[in-house]
Amino acid sequence: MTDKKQQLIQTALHLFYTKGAGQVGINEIISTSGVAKKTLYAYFASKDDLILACLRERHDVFMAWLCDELEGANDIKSTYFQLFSALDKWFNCQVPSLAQFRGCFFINTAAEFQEYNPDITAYCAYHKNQVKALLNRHLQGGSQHELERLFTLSEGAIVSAFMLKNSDIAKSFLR
Amino acid sequence: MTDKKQQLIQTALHLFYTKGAGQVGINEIISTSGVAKKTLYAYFASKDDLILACLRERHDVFMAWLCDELEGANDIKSTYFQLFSALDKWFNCQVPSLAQFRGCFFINTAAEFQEYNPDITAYCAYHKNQVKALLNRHLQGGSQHELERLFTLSEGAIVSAFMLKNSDIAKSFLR
DNA sequence: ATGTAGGTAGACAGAGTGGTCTACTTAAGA
DNA sequence: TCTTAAGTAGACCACTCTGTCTACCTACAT
Repeated sequence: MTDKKQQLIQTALHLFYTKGAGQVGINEIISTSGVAKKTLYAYFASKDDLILACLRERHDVFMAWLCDELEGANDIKSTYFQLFSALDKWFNCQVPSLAQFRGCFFINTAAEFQEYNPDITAYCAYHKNQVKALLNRHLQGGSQHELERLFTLSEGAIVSAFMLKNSDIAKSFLR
Repeated sequence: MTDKKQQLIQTALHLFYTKGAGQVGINEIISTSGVAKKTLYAYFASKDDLILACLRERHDVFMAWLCDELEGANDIKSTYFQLFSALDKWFNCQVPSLAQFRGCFFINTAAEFQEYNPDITAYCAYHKNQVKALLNRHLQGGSQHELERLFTLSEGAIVSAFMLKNSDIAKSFLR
């Protein structure tokens, strides 16, 4: 992975996440990153291709963080507690690696692209399934119902925190 | 409210909801509705103004439907049951007035516009607060915690149903 | 009969888009 | 020293977008 390629992904991810992928043009990514347009198109076939790379990057960072936060959780109670403690930190911008909280990058991006680019929405769905699978691994022997409930509640918390600018919503599930 | 104005709102709402507001141009709304561009700009100051009118229209329709579905619910149990029964119908496209399920129009639109137009995101937040207030009226004397939980779970269900194309998710909360 | 309100059709301006291409620069290895 | 790879700057193309404007067309009330 070249220096310039990573530089582009980092810059683009930051801009896409904070403004929405549709609101950010190639030229803005160019000028912000200080990388030439030709170089961008040497590494990425198209803007959509760059968006996909950003989704993958975000997925890796997010999963690494969440894995870490859930470490040691091995039943419904501890998983529930550690999950919402983690979300609370995220919502309150105490996780540098996730950048300033702007909702879920995957939900936001999927909402923007809908049917327009199936690869993008498919990757967003993949991400959510991976999160769900991770939770499942911690709910050792828990019921499918418990998993569904925990996952759905966390999705709702992310959306609510973003839309209602209620960064303390995760706290209300910690008691 | 003129005939043409309503016609524009209905057409635009349909296109915005199914494709995403950013993916739909004025010209598409014009040609689909059969109304002249000049007429559109006689009723709406801008595209954003039209989007706001669509959000208001959707809000009215959605709230009328939800009010109806929750009628008679007067405690946590009945509200919970009636809410997820309603969501299940919505997800499975059994509610003609809400059109084919495409996630929450307000979440999707807020995700697209983020900080770009504060009026739009503010209206999306307003909608969610109205839904929350409606739920609260049915949880007579219920705790704040119960309300938060119910609302958050329903938000999560809407997002999951859309992203994971899992239209039966609401059913898993009905047992 | 004529003026007016409300409409249509569509050309047009101005800005912005993604993406391509040429010409130039730099650094390193043979 | 010469070649090659990687990068820069930015002009440029073809296209799309919102929004404006002119010219024309009814229907109807005075």
